Amino acid sequence: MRTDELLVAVPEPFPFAGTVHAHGWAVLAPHRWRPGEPALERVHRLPSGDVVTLTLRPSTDAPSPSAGGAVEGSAVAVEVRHAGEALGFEREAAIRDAVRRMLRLDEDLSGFHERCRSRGGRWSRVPEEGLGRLLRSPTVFEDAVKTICTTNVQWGGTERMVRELVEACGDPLPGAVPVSTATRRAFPTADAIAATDPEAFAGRVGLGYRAPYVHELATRVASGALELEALADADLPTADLERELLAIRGVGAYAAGTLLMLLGRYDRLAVDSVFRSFVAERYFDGEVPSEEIARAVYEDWGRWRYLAYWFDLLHAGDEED
DNA sequence: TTCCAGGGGTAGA
DNA sequence: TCTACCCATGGA
Repeated sequence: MRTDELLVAVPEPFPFAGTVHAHGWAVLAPHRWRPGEPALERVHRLPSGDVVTLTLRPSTDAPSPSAGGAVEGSAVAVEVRHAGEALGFEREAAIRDAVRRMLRLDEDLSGFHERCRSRGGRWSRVPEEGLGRLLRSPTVFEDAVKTICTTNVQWGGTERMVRELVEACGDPLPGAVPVSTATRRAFPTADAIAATDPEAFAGRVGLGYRAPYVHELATRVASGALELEALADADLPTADLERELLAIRGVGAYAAGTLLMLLGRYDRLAVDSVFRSFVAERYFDGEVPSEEIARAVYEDWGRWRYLAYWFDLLHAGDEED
């Protein structure tokens, strides 16, 4: 086993924990969140098929120009544990691309920060600390599967389902012979899930009625019938993107809103039980308003509605404005 | 034991 | 478009 380290340039200020642990994705397999360091570990499958361990940590070392253009400023250090020879250009580039997507380093949140500044009070914290980036997966497929696993289930159930899915279908880290159930694995590819018999798949993962939805999604992606990854860079109005997401079986209004957020579109909300109870408690004295009235709370945030809701939720305990 | 979760699909109106 | 009913699973 060999260890290499890459530096990936990040905007400044960059709140590592506030980005990586901004929502639950940091604790879903194949991630491990280590708050004490802080560090995010991920078993990661490269396009070459190699399975490696990535450990992301905040770094104050200045990255070289080749690390992403910035000569000065903070960075994220990526420790790569892998088998075999030196990483080489292609594998290193693939890791950099994955980290940039996970941390949304190419997103421009200046408009959101400007809105927070103008609101003042506890909202000022968001631009001051550089908050607003929410961890996502390296692929839209992984985000879509995980989102389906958040529907109609408590968070502990989501953690269990994703863990079982990874254990059942993910490629193992090399070196563990024989491969045991304790072997850590990467997130399954669409090909791996599609290659599993649908009934056997349902039997091996406790996804309940969601199992056929995930299997169908994987089959469509593996066959090329659904080009899910193309949605990441699709130059489409949000409404068109939302329509494409709603066409996925297992994805309804809530899941489409969550996936739009993961795709960097924040003008929609994801109305679920957490949203309803939070808005009721914070703005309506505990009385649950109609969905229309609840949505209206964030209406004037325009293209930043989801982020406004999310950071309202996260910082609800801060001093009042 | 019952209820319901970070809902969604489907049939029938 | 809206409503009622069903859907697996497991934690509370």
